[in-house]
Amino acid sequence: MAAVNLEGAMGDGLSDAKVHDQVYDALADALIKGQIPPLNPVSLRTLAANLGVSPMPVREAVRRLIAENALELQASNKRLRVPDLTEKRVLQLMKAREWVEPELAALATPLMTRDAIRRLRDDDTKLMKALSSGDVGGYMQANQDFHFCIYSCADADLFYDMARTLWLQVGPFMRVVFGRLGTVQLPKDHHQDMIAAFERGDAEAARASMQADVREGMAMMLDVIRTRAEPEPKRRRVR
Amino acid sequence: MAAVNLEGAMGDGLSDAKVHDQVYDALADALIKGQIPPLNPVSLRTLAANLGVSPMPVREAVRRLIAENALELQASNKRLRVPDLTEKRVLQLMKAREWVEPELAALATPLMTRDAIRRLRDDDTKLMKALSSGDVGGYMQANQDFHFCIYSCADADLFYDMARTLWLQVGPFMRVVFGRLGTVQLPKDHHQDMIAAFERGDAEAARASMQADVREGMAMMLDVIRTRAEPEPKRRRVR
DNA sequence: GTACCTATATTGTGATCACATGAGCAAGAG
DNA sequence: CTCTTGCTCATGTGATCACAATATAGGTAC
Repeated sequence: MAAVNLEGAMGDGLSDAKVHDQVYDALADALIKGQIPPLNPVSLRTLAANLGVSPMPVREAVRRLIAENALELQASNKRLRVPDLTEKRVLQLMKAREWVEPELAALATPLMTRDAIRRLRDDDTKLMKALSSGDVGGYMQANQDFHFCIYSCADADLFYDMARTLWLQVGPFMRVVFGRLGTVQLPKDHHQDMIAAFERGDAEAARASMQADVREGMAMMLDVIRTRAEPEPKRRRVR
Repeated sequence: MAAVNLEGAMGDGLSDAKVHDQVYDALADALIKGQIPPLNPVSLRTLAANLGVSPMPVREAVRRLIAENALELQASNKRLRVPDLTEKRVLQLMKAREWVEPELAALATPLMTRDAIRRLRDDDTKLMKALSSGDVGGYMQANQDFHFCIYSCADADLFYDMARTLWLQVGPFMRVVFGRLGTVQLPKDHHQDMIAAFERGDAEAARASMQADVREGMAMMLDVIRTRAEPEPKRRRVR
């Protein structure tokens, strides 16, 4: 139950990539897209069975995700699950994202190719379309593509990894946020401003737009976290 | 050969902590203290033998360290080693440290207990002593204790982990820096200013001192990286 | 001495087994 | 129906084995 559907998530077919890397990519992708809700239990053997591999590479992938705070081991020392977010932690994630991601946008500005900007427009179009049709999955995918297209242009591995790690932690809650608020109340997107800044080569404007974008998104999440019922008030059976 | 000495590094004796955690702590400690030089090869089985455990928990610990960029797998897809630092990467590490660590100092300021400040004074005393006696290991230990005493007071898990990860990447090069410059040319330490700021409860002053401290340390490292010979100019046998 | 080649040893990876521990569920007492 | 008690199953962890790929050592030809 609550079994995560990962079918097709792994790049089947010929590939010299290590199995544990494929497992990691599949899991990370599912987390970033919010396909695995917070507090959702995860089992090594179950995942291994779902992905058609032995538990071994799953262990390594999971160990990596734990190191990135994308998964956690319950204090009771057993049971793997997606971490919950406290208000304190959301505030830290917000601060961190408000630093790295604008930084990445600024670094990317002088390196933006015409082709990359075209891709940004494309992603933003898909985003607006998904938004108006209420397609949460499509929205998240387009938004992720938009942001990481920029970040990959920045040519800054360390910052890129930091951003990815942060998204990994925030991902499972994005779906919760949209479930609470719907896709309608999404913040005024600053993507157009960002694209314009890239075209002008105005790094500081890009930085500012990115910061506003991140801030508003995280503010929504913070609001949801604050106003939600206590996370699991001793819930009984769910039948 | 270049075998890392980890004897006694693992907390022997009774302990319910998982073995792979102990291995991780041992390795992370060795890396942060610069006991394992850059480009030093690391082998799963060798480490396992040195620590008296099976290769299994070592694999998990290493997987974690790879996720933190504290170890790397050579592009040839075999062989584990301590990563080298490029100038570009040092610049990113510097920027990142100049953001998180001052932030942690500012957050810690209102939470600093009298006892913690006393510990800071103690660490700084040890630091000065080690400095005047040319004890590199002692200096690095005292400096680490000083900084992380502050960071642990900040009550900000995410930032704390980020700082630790950054230190993990910088650690192996600190020893190189000291080997090049000696302990004499160490930057004017801003520790006294920081302690004073904590006592006044002046978060912004603490932030500024921390930033200066980090900046000067990383500037030294950057200088060493820039002026060193090419990293491994096709070195032949080492006999 | 130097360059090239072959054989051995060592590496990371994946699978499987064994084990202690805690979760989940069913049955029984009140 | 509620709470307790006991048992069964599933979980994470560690060890060991098997394997393909690579680096390294040793030898040979020049």
